[in-house]
Amino acid sequence: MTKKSTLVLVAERAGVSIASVSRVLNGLPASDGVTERVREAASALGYVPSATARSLKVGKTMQIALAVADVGNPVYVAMMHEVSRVVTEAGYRLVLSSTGSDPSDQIDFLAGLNRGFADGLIMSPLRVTDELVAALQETRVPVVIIGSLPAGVEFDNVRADSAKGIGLAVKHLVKAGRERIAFINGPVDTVPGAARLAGYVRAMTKYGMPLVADMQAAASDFTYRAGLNAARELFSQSTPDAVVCANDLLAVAAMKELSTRGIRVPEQVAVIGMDDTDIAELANPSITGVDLGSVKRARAAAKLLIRRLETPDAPVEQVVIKPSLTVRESTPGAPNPTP
Amino acid sequence: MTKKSTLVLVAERAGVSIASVSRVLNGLPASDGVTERVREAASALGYVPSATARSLKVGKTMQIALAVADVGNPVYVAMMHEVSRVVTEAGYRLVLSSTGSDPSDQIDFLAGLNRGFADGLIMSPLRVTDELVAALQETRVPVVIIGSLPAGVEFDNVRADSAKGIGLAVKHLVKAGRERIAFINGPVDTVPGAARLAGYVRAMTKYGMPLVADMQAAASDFTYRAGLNAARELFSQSTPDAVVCANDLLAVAAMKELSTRGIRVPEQVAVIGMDDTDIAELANPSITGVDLGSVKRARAAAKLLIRRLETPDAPVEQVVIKPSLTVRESTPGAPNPTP
DNA sequence: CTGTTAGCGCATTCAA
DNA sequence: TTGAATGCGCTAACAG
Repeated sequence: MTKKSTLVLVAERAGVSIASVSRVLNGLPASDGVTERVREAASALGYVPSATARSLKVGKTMQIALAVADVGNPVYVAMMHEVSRVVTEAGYRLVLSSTGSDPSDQIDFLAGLNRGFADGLIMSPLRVTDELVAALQETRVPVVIIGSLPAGVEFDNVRADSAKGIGLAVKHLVKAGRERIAFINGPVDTVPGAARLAGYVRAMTKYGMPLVADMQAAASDFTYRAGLNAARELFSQSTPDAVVCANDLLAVAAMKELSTRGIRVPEQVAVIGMDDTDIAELANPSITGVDLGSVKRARAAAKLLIRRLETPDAPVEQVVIKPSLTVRESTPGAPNPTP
Repeated sequence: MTKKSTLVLVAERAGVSIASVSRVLNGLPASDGVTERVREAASALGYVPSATARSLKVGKTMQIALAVADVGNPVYVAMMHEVSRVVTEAGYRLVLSSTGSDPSDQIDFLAGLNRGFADGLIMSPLRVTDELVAALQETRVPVVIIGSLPAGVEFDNVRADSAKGIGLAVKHLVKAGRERIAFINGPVDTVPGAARLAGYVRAMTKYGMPLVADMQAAASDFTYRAGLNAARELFSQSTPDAVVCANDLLAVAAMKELSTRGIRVPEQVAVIGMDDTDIAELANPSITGVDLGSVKRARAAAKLLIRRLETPDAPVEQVVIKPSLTVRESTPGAPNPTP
């Protein structure tokens, strides 16, 4: 019900200057008497300081922007959640931009950012175009990038080690005696798509596995629907005994297609997903997955940004998060030993 | 690269007053000459207006806050996404608060809101306590609530018709000849939990189905894990031939438990979920679900808020979104007729 | 059509 | 310790 109320009003009621009110409310030294009366006046008037006025004066909005490529992918939701947590704890608000993967939207957003509605930005771009890099460099506030960047582009940055992650997956499969390990990727022209393909190639080579085209498919998107098509293509052209998927959504799609074809998981084909989001556990059978450290990445990114806001000219930092494998039902050799 | 730049700088370079600069940049009438030179100066200086300064002056932040109860539940993600879309399109930014279901967090958030960092709020509370209602009423900005409210509390409000939704589910099951229709609910002390229980009771009564305690279970949370426990409890105490779940997550859990027990879906037990999120389609078998119109609700809420921001004293509006049923594999009588 | 001026609400310097 | 005064960057009267 209390309408609005300003410093002046409070000052009048307390019979002091607005400066004193400001001091008391910000915990700066003031005599007990003044403190007392200001407090009284403030609460009597239901005074609440104006965030905008303070921002204008102090030059900080206490807001952090987060731009994610693809809401709809649980991994981004998880990251968003973690960023939200860290940022809130540090006293910042989270401004969310779900610009799709459309680069022009992202660039619009960056332009808006320059109006200074946020003190910093965390971004996880799916595709990194030259325009995006340029816009990023024009940005007036600190930026932390989640994901790999083209060589030479320097930002605070945190990324996953996809190569090692896929290595974990392939190793697990090889140990289980699988010999025809296929790969369902997302679009290769995306940052994660490229990284995961490279990782697959490296891992297969490392473990002496044949690298054949028939055993690879790339979905047009990191989505379930696209995954279904890719899986259909893959399984109609080859007969793997294991398939590594670049994504949990793709893994679920692969399992669906296998089920449609009456192929049993993991007996006939083992399935491994990546990101290890909630749905890996929800799936039936639950999916063995490589955790690329999405939550840790999000946390690290948020911390990095906050640190930079506090220490603007600290050296640029690059963090790499280590992957780990969680074995579940979609793969043989589950925790509970099989006879 | 371009540092910062203010109206004054632009005015100086263009040789005009700051007022003229402001006019030109806001599209107000100005002579061609002035317009020209201001434009030139502005772009030469890389001028970008300050969002905060503008906010302070105009009294609008162009930000809308969204407070959701439970990120982690895909239905809220979907709603968030839609709100984001509508709000962005209208020129607003989205400030996200993932205050858990903890009411005190929500109240803190509301207190912060009063500092005026956003022009309005959309909130979908899981539990509505008296304190929350009180805080909501103290709020200085327009609020739109998604979900039911206690009688007498008046806000712009959009909600689902859960009762009718569950009616759809039960009807579908009855038509398919199922006779022992169980119900797995979430916590009854939540807004949706209460509504859905009431809906189940009403629907069962309406279709002349017996209403027995053995056939009902309430998960301690609207999550997969809690759902597993509830399902375990339910299936160990009774043998339904169909189960309606208050949530897609609970439905997935139910299917998992059924699968563990070697019970086939939908032949032996049919499963219906609610919310009809992505995972209903991802599940295997895919889940027949009642779409409670989450996306429509989100859209309506966003539109409602924006309308109120434009027309502060329009009458309070209450929108009810109609549910619909999508038949999938977890239920007999799928689109492709079975012999 | 254009310039001058006055705040928006607050934090902060500078005197007292 | 406290008060008066200044200005953050911008828009909107109000004059001219």
